[in-house]
Amino acid sequence: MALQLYNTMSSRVEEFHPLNDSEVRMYACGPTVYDYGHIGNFRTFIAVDLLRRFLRQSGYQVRHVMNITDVDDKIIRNAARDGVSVQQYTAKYEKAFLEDAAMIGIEQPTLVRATEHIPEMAEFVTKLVERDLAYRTEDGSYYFCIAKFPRYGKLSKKDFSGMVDGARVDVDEYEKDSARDFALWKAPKPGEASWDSSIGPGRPGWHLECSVMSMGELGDSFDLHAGGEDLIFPHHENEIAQSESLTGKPFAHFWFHARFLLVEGEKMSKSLGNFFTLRDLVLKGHKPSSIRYLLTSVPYRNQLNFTLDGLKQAAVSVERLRNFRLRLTSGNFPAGSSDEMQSLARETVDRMRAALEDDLNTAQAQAAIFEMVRRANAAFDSGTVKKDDVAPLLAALGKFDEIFAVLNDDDIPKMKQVVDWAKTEDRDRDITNELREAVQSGQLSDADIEKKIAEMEGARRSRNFNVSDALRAELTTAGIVIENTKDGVRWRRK
RNA sequence: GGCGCGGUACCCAAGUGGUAAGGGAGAGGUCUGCAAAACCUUUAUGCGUCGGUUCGAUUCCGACCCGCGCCUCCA
Repeated sequence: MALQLYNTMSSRVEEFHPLNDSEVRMYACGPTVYDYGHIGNFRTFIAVDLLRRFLRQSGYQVRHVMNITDVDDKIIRNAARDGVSVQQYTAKYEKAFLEDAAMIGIEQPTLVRATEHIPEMAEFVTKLVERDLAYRTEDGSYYFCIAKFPRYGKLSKKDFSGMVDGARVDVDEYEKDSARDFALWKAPKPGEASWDSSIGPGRPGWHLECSVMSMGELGDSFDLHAGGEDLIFPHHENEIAQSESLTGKPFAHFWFHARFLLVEGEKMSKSLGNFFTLRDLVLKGHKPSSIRYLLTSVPYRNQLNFTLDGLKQAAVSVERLRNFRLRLTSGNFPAGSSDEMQSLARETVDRMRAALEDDLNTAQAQAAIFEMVRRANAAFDSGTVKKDDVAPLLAALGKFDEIFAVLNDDDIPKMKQVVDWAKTEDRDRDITNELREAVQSGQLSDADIEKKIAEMEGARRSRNFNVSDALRAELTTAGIVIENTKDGVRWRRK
């Protein structure tokens, strides 16, 4: 069975096969770096990350390219407002974006920046003009002529056949031939930042960069192009128009779009007070792993209702998985193996694969792993897990985490970074007690903790429970959970 | 108005023409010096409403109600 994936172009689920046997070439529309990334941005990027990880787990080499839009109207305006150069302005937010992406477990794609590909873009425009697919207006801007691409609208299923051509719209401002024609290159207005190029000074239109850079990195035709659902029109439609009309070849074969999320049941917006950047959530004390888990728990094509309560629930779910792994790695088991556990591990791996092959049904994959956890825990309790069962169970958990990436317990150092950042940005006030407490368990070293535990165990052995309880309370306050099991003491950071 | 998606238990949420995954939360229990973890039992005769097709529908069709998205640069 191969991956069944929804293709926006055909509006149906199709079997995914790359154009080259073993290599998948995919391009994802990345962020415009004018501000900190919000939770909606990251839903899309995590969906793409999940796809990338699953393709790799399925045996493909993956070439994953993502653009950084480091020039657009908003950037130019904000940079001017702050009195800094465009480069200075975007560098800060690009860095923040990459830190955030790493924080929630997104593997870094090959990055391409718009401002580093100006010459290729100018060349692209020149070719379009030579073939009479684009035109220059009096102010020095360039537009793509939609009338020259009959299949315009094929991705978004829009019908433009009724459009009146040649009727000039917005004459004063744009001088476009048709209202739907889109800007390839924008001439600078007085005082605006601009780039010199073979087609004159200005800045690239948004759509142009993605066509030029994706084809530059991956070839005229490649496997998959991804982005948020809002990009279907006009962004991706325009990319298709300019790319395919120039090369005469199909552009991307699969179009992958992640659905927008809701926050607390409503569209995320600043005015509703439900607009969260990733950093806002960490400042509230939420772990990066909780955020990633919640964002992956609903399949990418379904609307996900992101709530703060859901984040708490996600934290407990992740903890359950981590506890299970700890139980596997720290327990003592009798020699041998049990058929039940061996087949449980096998079935779980199969179920997860089948779920993900079904258009990345992450909810089903999670159900499979939890089913395994429950049944294996029950077997632990009844003593039927054997030494040779540990490896396959751990391997199944490992397969899960190759995709979901929530088990690695590095939340605390990541949260510490956000604390440090908040201080440098004068946002000390926004550091909640929840975050302070969460970071606290990072203060004690492993050796310190083990020393305390040894003391505690000594007290317990001599049945000096007042002393042991005091030590336990002290460690609990410091964010350390101690568990006394029949196989000995086990501890973890909360 | 055009095109599209969804409404499933207290919350999040998957799914199927044949009788409702999973997680969280609550309740009861087992284990435990305490705690933690874990396990067991329990919580939708019900899947927006009303009709229709069918031996049988939450699943297909229709209407309606509600929510959401795109329709020129918001992931």
